[in-house]
Amino acid sequence: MPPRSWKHSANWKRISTEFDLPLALSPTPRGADLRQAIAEIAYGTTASYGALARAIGSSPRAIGQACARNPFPIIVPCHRILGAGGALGAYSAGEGPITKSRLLDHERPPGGLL
DNA sequence: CCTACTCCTTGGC
DNA sequence: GCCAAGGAGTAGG
Repeated sequence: MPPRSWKHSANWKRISTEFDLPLALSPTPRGADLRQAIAEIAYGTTASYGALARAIGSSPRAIGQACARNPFPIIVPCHRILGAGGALGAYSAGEGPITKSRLLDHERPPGGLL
């Protein structure tokens, strides 16, 4: 957990793959579930829209919609969500799919065949 | 390859 | 407050 004051502790963690930030609640109820489900996706791994949809009892379209309208597209790892068959899909933040690809490549463990 | 289904968010009335 | 349209998908023909 982060210390009370971020200002005076740059050394809390050099590298953190988890966030527990007190983000403002999603404007939409489903959005909260979405973010929670997405947050379950571990660093370096990915999930498909369909899988997430099944996880929260929704539909792939809804996932995409909520993600696209996601207020925190980078905090919430929307980039770990791929389409069926590992298709890259789309991305609404940064440079779009390019950013998504970069993020995924960045998180991809070295030597791994993910 | 194109069509239909599904569900959520958003914008207009 | 309700109705209509759009969207980061998926399955079926």
